[in-house]
Amino acid sequence: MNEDKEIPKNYDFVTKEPFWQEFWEKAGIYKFDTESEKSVFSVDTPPPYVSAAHLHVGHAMSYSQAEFVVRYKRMMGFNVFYPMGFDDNGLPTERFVEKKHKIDKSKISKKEFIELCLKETKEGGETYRNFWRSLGISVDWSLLYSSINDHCQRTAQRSFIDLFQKRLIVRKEEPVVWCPTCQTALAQSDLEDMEQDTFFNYINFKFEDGAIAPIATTRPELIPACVALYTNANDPKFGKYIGKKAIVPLFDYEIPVLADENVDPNFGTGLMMVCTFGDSEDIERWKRDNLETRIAIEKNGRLTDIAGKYSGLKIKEAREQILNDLREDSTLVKQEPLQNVANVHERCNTIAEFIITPQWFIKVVDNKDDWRKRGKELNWYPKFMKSKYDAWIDGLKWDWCISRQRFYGVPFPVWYCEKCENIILPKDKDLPVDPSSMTDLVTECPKCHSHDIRPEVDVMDTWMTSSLTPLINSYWQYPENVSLMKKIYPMNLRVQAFEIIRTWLFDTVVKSHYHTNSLPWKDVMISGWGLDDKGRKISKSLGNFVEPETIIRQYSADALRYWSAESTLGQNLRYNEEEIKVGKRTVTKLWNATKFVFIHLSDYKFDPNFDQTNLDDADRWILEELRLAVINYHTNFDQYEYAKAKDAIFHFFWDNLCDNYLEFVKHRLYCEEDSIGKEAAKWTIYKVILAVIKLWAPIMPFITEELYQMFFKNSEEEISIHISRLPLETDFNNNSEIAAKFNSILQIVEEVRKYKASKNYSIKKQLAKLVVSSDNNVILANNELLQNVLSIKEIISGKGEQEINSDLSISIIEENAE
RNA sequence: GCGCGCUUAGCUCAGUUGGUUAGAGCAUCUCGUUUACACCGAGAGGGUCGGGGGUUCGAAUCCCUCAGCGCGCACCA
Repeated sequence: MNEDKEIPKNYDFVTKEPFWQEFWEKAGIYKFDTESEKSVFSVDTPPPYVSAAHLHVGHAMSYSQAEFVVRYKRMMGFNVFYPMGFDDNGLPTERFVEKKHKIDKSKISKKEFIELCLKETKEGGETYRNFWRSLGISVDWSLLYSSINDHCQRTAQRSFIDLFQKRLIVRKEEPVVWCPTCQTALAQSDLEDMEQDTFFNYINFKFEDGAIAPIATTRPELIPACVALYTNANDPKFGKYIGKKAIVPLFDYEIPVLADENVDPNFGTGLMMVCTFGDSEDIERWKRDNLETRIAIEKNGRLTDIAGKYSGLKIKEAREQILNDLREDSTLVKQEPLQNVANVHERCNTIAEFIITPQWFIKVVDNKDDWRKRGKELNWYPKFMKSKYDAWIDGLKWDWCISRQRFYGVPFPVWYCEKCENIILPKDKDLPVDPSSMTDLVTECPKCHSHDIRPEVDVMDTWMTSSLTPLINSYWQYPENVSLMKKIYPMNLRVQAFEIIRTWLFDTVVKSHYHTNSLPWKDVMISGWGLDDKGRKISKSLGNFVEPETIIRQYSADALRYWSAESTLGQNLRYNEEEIKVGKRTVTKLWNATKFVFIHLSDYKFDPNFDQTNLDDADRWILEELRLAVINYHTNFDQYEYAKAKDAIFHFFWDNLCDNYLEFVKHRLYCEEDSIGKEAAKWTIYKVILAVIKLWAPIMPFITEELYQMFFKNSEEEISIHISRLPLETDFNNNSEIAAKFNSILQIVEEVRKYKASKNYSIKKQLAKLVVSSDNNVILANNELLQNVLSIKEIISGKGEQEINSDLSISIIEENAE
């Protein structure tokens, strides 16, 4: 330590935390070393949508949890590759900008809109960056990427071209999920379930012979799109009509009555109306039976001309009017209230429709076995999260639609020949391209030499880019960066939360499998969510939003991180301000304990070769307890169980070190004259305190750096605690025998203390503490009770515990009897 | 409907392959503290481990079953 400086009474986190953050960045503590021969630990972290402009404590929690592991690995000697990115393209960003600026997509130019998006993402990026800094997230900022930058666009376009050439991407014109609000095609993974109250409407169609053909539907507005009725061949009432015709009410045209064994005679009326398209059942039959196509819904969610007088109405309006008209001529027989589940677009909660448009798809449905196999190869932490991945694969129905009819995203590197429909791709050296603005790049069809060239104007799904993060980070397909790719890919670890297993995790597995025929990473660590104090999801609309900045200002980033380390891996964590206070107390306690030690160690020079035979039992005991804590700590951190690792160090620090050992060594440290016993105490406490702050460092980086710099910098090698080595089991001798003996003595002393406390004796702190003298004899540090030393010595020498225990109690009672 | 997770002290949660009296933190109450720390120390009270059944010498832990909460997937004419 610096002798000329007084140790301040208190630790001022408000000034110290930003100070150390700046120090780390300036000193490049967290920089990935491309030249190093050390083992690499590479981490794939979620690039958040910058549209989530307001961060809450849940974000702080999940980023901290991942970062505990990163810091742990760094302090285990790995050359850590820990990048950060912003996902600043795609629909989430567009939705955010539209909402914030109240924009109608159809009333703004593409250019203006993109400029607004870029401006917002820049601001959002800054907010995020400041937030991560204040949380002490140890990112290598030189590795920062943003999904709209040239490198990411190039990689996304290379991905497209590679898949296109491998025939894994196809352009198909077929029914696709469509959002009428966002006016774009969607992927299956963009959909969410939403419960809604609706009606099951019983409506009478007619068979061609005039008999009534009752159907039941939740979507009467699709009557003009009706192309067939289906019934079960065994249906006693309607089976006989198979092969006959039926007549659609209001619109008065004929449709076939067809057979389908999947139609349940007992559901609804036993007659099923099939339209273009109400749901995936309709599509299945449309494909299988070559049904007519009657498109009743436009891309904007209004009815088409085919709907006659209802054309131009919105879906809900059309539904009401059609029901009214049916009611009038008694074709609507009854309405049953029904709760059903609709598929809605997760970004805007609009009910999705099926529209036939040409779109780009990545093949995924045909290769389910590959995805399952990859899922098995991956190490899941915790294991049970794999079931969500498997469930998603089982339920995959459609190939991944990657084209979006939007503005702000990575363009498709595609031109079309209007004459021969040839698809024209750019040269790799021209990437990234924007075909709609780079019209001179492709002017002639290489196949038919036509000059009638049309650029693709769609943009890619945002997951098309973010599914490439491991490849973006390792500069896949950059010949000049092959060595980096070799070093960090496949990555060691992916960290993410559970809700994007079906998107980010799955899509990334698909991409790496197709592009590199490997997994993108070896391990995946899935975190839960930070919830509010009542266990609800944190959101603005619920008014339960806790801003991490407020917490950091009040309790310190270390304290907030401490709370984040509470939850078992994969479990949700409720926001708990009391726990944050405990974190802050722990920071203070670390400060005070270390300060106390260094009051006595001001000129101390640690000698690693100190003769350990000079140690007291108490010294050996605390070193043994530390050794056990270290084992426990590593076992858990190696399994990414940061919470259990934290428990190990928490228990050791508060209970063993502060409450006991620091009391035991006091008499030696305060002792005026130098002795080998005093030296042993100094040696032990230096070693223990240094280990303790190192073990805390991954969880609480600021206070531990402060203490390291203040007291250890001169004698330790590394310029920051965060690149120093964590203590290992092998750093300690096995003192288990002496520790066991010592623990049994401790127990007896505890008994005495309990007894006295129960009798309401006024006992001094020191009296209640056990002290071990340098000659390995046990004494109580109170002269009046010195006679008890003999009793305790006898315990060690083999007398029965119970007996001595009661002797002790009795003698104390006598001592203090009034 | 199927799957996964959860249900343990007033609150938030630990309890590894079944093994002595089920733990921690917070909260409550009591006592203590001039000498690192009141952002402290010692102690007490508080639990039939969601209900029921089973396996076992022995179950919070394994099996069956029921219930509640959360999530995922599917169905959704």
